[in-house]
Amino acid sequence: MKQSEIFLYTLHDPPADAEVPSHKLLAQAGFIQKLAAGIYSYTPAMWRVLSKISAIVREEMDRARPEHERAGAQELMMPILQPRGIWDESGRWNRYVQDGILFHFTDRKDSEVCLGPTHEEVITKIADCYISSYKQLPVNLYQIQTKFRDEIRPRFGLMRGREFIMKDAYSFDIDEAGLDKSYAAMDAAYRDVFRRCGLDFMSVEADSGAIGGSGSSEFIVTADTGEDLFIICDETGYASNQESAVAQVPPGGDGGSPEALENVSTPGAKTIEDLTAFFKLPADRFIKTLFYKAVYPDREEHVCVLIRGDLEINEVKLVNELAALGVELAEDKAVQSFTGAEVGFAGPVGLKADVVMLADESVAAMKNAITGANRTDEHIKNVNPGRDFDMPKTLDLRLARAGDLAVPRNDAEAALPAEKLKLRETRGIEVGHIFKLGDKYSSAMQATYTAENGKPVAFQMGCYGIGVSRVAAAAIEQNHDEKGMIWPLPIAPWQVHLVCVNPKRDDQREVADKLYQELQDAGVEVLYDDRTVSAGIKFNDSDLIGLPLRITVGRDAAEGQVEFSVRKNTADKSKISVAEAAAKVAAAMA
RNA sequence: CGGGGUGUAGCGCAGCCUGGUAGCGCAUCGGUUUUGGGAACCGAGGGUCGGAGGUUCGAAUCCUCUCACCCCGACCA
Repeated sequence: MKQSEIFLYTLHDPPADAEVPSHKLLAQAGFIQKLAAGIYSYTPAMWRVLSKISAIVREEMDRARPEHERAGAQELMMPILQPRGIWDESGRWNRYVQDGILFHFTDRKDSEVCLGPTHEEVITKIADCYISSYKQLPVNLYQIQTKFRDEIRPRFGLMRGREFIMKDAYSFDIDEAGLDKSYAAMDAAYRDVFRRCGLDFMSVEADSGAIGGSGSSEFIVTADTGEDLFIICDETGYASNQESAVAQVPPGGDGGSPEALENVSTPGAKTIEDLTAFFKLPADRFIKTLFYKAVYPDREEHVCVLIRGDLEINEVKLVNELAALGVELAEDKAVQSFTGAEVGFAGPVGLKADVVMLADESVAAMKNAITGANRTDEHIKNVNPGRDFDMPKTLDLRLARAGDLAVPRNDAEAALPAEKLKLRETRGIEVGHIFKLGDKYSSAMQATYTAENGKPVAFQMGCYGIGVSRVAAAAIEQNHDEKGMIWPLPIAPWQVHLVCVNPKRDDQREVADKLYQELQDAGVEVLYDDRTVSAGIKFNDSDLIGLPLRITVGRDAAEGQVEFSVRKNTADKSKISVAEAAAKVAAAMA
């Protein structure tokens, strides 16, 4: 492709509204253009990237995986525009509307429709229609399509759009054992996809969130600008989204052999920070008593949650435990009515409030703890769980943090010294997510097949997503420098940037033209900068666009010499003959 | 939705406080000279100053409302 002819226009400066590198560079290089918040056009160069990613995804989806006893998935295409009815069947319409995530409106007949944010409902209908016998299973179907989500806060360019390209696959199996195989096959496929895209990624345990289901893992591209925090253990390989991460209870909370309760006047000391200063004791000696409002489809309920003072509640774990749509801290007024005191003085001892109480595991072992007295400006010392209040249901409700110790998953891990189990935090971008849905949707929508015994059975489903446009952004987040993008070879819009410094000179132009033809004949994708602009512009554009390989035809063209360089290491330039150039490219691409 | 910020030419910005001819750099168009890291000179085009209302002889500037966009928190590929 000749640069003088292609629709690709770089900007001198990145747009002011771009924040993260991928957004800045993609916009500056003229790869994407914003139409509105979270809505972008992809110019031809960007479309080449997206097409390459899609091609890799298709190959890996279609590939049979006999090691997991699974044939390849099959591509189909489902409607973007979806009627409300199927969303009522699955029970998701109200929730998605309430969350505001759904783009929905009414048609001319006043029927409600939405733009598909995901396709569990549609695919379940398809399966229900065509699959009637266990003999037809397993099945795996996928599509690559634009998805629509009215994100609460679209941001970071392609990283979180309101409209984005996604590959979504759905598997149907006879039973859980079958689902496990389909899931394992997709897990393998995902690893192959991201590896082939040239990304540095990892797989982590994840919360299954709004999609629901029993198990899920996320595929994460590590990058400092990632929106999510992950907890990992280098020694054991444990890795999880912080939302679902588990860790051992950190040591602490032991105040010695139990002593008698004692009321203490603590005027104005409302926070753990205030209290540690007042009592001159570390935060782990206090019990935090929190009131949450849990939101359900049909009601709201309050719960009281206890946790050691130095730890924090993981609200995702709380939501999952309560099977609620969401939780938020209760309003001050509610807390006052439960405790009879100002906010900041709640405690489990003598709490009269008629609410469900839960406790994090960290509370159980505490001795001589300090809690609120349920009277304003007063706390109680020497509180011992079990003695001074009934221990409620005890769960893991903690937010796992860097420095905590991983929970051993087997004897070998249990035998490791504590130091080896230490967890650390890292940031990353979620580019893929796979879920075991089980019969969540098939049961709700009464989608069944006839089993060997003649009885109808709900499908065991899995669903599997890859953010195709996000993969492109993540590749740039992970691969760029101060001059521009650095595309991994497999997803680069072109493999070689052939830069003719001064095409007005016959010697240069002739050498470049010839190389352009030869490389193309050899099957190499070449962007040929044949423009008559200054060398500086060409080099800066070339660095910005970031094709993996570059051949510069310049002042030594008359002697048959050109320059070869790799974008990843621009400083390393070698002067070689025209004949060698093609061989260099072939070698770099191998 | 809560908090903070920004809207002036395709992109980046100044002008606003203290009202009085709408500007600068880059980009674009024509011309001459240039050509290995964003060239020089000459000339030209391009604007409902986000929108509406108000104050005023006069509003980019002051006031009110509104829309859009960005950043920080709750959602997700």
